[in-house]
Amino acid sequence: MRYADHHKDETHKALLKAAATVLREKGPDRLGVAEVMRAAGLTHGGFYAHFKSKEALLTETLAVIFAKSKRRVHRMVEGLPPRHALATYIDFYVGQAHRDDAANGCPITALNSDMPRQPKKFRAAFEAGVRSLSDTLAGWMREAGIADAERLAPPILAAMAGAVSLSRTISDRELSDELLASTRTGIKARLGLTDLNLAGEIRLVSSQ
Amino acid sequence: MRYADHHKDETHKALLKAAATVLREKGPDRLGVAEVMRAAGLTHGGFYAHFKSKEALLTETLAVIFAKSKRRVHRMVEGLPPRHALATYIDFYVGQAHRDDAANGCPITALNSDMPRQPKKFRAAFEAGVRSLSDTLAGWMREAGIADAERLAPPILAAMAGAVSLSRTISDRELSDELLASTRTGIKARLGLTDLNLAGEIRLVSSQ
DNA sequence: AGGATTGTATTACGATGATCATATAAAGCT
DNA sequence: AGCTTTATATGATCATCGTAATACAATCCT
Repeated sequence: MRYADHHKDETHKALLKAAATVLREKGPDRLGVAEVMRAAGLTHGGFYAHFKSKEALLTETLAVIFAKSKRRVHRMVEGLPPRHALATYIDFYVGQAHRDDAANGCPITALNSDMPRQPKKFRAAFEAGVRSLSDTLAGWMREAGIADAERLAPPILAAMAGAVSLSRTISDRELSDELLASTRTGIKARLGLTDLNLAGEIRLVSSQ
Repeated sequence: MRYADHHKDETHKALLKAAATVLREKGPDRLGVAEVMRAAGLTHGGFYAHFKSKEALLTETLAVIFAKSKRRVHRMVEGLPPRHALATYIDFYVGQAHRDDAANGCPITALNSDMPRQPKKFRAAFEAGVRSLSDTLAGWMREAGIADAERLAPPILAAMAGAVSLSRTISDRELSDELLASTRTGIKARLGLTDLNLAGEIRLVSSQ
């Protein structure tokens, strides 16, 4: 049947939204075209009216995820001085809520070790997201007067993502919590943010 | 046909060895039973005479990899004082050679983000390996007189693994190298190892 | 030497998954 | 009202993969 003019656009967005969750939950290999269609209330056949391939879906999905993440980050630290922005973001990123919600979290933590095995375009989308996030961190660090911000941002991001990834594979809850806490304090110490006490200051921002 | 008595054991080991490479190259989902058999010069049919399932192969393979890694690590730092052992291992782990040889490298860097999606037994084998490596690091740190060694080791390991993983997804070689270098100096600084200059001291140890 | 044993090959089955051709039915236009 | 358009459904194809049953042939043992 024919649908109203805007239906295709809406379906396209719905597919991306469904894929965004599934991609981070199951990874690119275990995400199935049929599953994404089903999640949007459709059957698998029509998929290729929306995306020319599974790879195209994955690539577009990743771009959407990173873009949405970026907006969320900026809302989270809006109006905060750079040092507070840094500390706030670190506490969020290396936090239990993020660990426990991979489906809505940062793709770096959910997909990092998959990337070397993925097709070029998909990897490129990932890399663009990594760079953008790293640049955001570097910007805050520079504004906060931290030396060598550009050089320091990537290892810091890697340390944060590594900790969250590892915390998800550790089944001992207490050990996992401690890994996160210890990573937060370690990184904030390295950035000279130990004087900040953000307890109660962390803003909850809707994941939309 | 019937083979000499020891043939089955040898084949079993050959399968594990083949799987050890493929697992880290392609990940658990893209590793195929037939591919592993082919790598050992056999056809896929006989697989279930050696392993009761693909999962069993993966679990056993991971245990073998971690055990071999452990032996290699101890050979690498044999006889070194703890601070040198730490610095040596950090330089190796967060190094270009390790980044460029995922197939023979640490499974944490190659498989971390796959783990939350894997079956329990496989995950357990991974976790045991992580714990063992973390304990080794903590041991060196304690002997080196570093405070809070047990609490510090997991975040350090996570930071190292995160950096190596991320360095593999960054296509810009220079940026990738810099991420590694910057991670090494950052971690060694945190552990108070900046006075050590190991240039030329790093021992090359065969990957066997 | 000859029969029992056994590691591997052959072959097949069933499931899953990506992709695509065709059908359908309702919306929009004339 | 009827014709055209088009987003989605149906159904099929082809490949891959995990698993398993059966066949075979050479070694080991008696």
